[in-house]
Amino acid sequence: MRNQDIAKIFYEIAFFLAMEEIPFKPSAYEKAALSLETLADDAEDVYKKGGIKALEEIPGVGESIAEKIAEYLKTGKIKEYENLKKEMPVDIKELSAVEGLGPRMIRDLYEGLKIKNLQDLEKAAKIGQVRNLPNFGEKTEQNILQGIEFLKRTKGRFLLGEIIPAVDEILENLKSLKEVKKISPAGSVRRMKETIGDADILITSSNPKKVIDYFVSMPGIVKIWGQGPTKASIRLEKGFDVDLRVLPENQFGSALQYFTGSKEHNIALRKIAIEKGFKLNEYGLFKGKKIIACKTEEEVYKALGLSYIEPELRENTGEIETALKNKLPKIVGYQDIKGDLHIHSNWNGGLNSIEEIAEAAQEMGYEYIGISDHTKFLIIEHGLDEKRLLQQRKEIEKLNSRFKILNSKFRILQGCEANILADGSIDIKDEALAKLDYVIAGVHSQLKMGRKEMTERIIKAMRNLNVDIISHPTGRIIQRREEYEIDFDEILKVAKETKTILEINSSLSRLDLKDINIRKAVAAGVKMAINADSHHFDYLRFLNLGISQARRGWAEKKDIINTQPLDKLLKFFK
DNA sequence: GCTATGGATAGCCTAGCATCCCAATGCTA
Repeated sequence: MRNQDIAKIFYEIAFFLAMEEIPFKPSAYEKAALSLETLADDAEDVYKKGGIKALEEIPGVGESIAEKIAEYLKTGKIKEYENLKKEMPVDIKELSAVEGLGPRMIRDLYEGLKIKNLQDLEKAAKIGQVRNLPNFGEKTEQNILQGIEFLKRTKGRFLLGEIIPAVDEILENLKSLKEVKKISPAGSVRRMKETIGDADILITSSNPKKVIDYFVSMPGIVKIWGQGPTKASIRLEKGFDVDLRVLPENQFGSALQYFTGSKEHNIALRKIAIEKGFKLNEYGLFKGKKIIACKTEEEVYKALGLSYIEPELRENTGEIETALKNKLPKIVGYQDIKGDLHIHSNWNGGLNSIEEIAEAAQEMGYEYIGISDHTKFLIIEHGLDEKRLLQQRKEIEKLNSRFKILNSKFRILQGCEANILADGSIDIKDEALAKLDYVIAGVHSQLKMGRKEMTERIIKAMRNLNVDIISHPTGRIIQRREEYEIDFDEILKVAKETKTILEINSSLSRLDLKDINIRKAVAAGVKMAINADSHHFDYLRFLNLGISQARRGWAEKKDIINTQPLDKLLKFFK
């Protein structure tokens, strides 16, 4: 599947064209890129079957882009892209990752100071060259330096949501080998940390050599760091490393425990082992030379006097003490979600009709969904006004009555994602909000506010009797933007008081609330909803990332409102 | 450069905000 690679090139072409201020073309390329990213079929298959004409059937792909796809499939390159890169040899991915830097500024930095990458940029900003460029100033220079600092702190790590599909693909590939008996991801991937350094995979096999040889010859590998009789390490085209270990069958449990970590969790466990006169390592739990436990993780934890600890909890943040007392919560499961409440449809720039989304949701086994399109303040997203909300209601009612006729219990709720304006008011009239099944409200503008102001702004929204859920409550973008300045404890207090639900947004770069804040919310008795915030039904499945975040935050089924069937769910809304 | 409409051409691409420079530009949702 090379769709992602082609999409990436189109995104870069769009950026280059935007740098030259060419109108319309950038968005045409972006649209085609998005379309390829979410295309179920392999573009190569499409081309082989039906040629250029078939490629043109892909939404957003016309004659010219179809030819470029074909060119890439034939030659591995797109000439126009190569030329653009030659003309403006800048690292777009790196530079545009700095918050506040867009095409024009990156062009000006290159033309004025020959800045090609982050290193050049930091050097120039530090000696005060950037401020002297036209349209730049001291303030912008400061913002750039802060942006670079922020990037550095998170360097070399990848988003969980970027890694998981690649790891799943490798796991599936390895499973096809008959020499592979047990297989599992380990490390931070298994703990579902929000960012991942590299991926670890454990396998049991009686023929390690065969497994290793197969592993290092998989497609998509750009470098083999090392390859031995029981382990190998590779780098994928996507830029991250994967380590593989092959073990004998009976060591799987202790090895999985050891390699899942975290380091801090394991250190604490080993201390307990020593206190009990044991020794714990990747080969097992030992008393002297006698093996006490090694086959399964459960066995290892039990032998140490602990209840089983789910991988998502293993960060040495109290889980070991709690497990010693057998008091760990039964955290929410990956199959517990009954419906998704934050979904955008083509009514506001999403890609699918409500009907298509409902179909996809039913296939996923959901009992209900909530359509929550943007409202009018977000003009770029074609936000709905009061009148359009009413029209949408009619469409939803029509679909619901069809479900009733078909004797299906599946239902569509109508919500919206309204905007919390700077003064805390909502951009849709209360009468219109009251007609919806529920209301999500979120901050989408004026993100840089003082702590007191921003806290008051969100609190005012929570006190609105029509607002049920606050979307992405802290506004962070992983590796890119810090949370807003807010008094989160105060937010929790008012959420509890007003029975406002806080969202766990599963969008791969948000995961907002994050684990620590979820744990605080659980402790404060504030209810949460895990939502995908998807603009295309393919992304509904990313809800798993939100569930993992909830699990890392020790949330139980009862803390999450959309684990409940429809009749009980409705009771949570004001 | 794509799509829709009508067969070659129009339309797409907004609003608020910060910053820079004092009216305009670029970024972000």
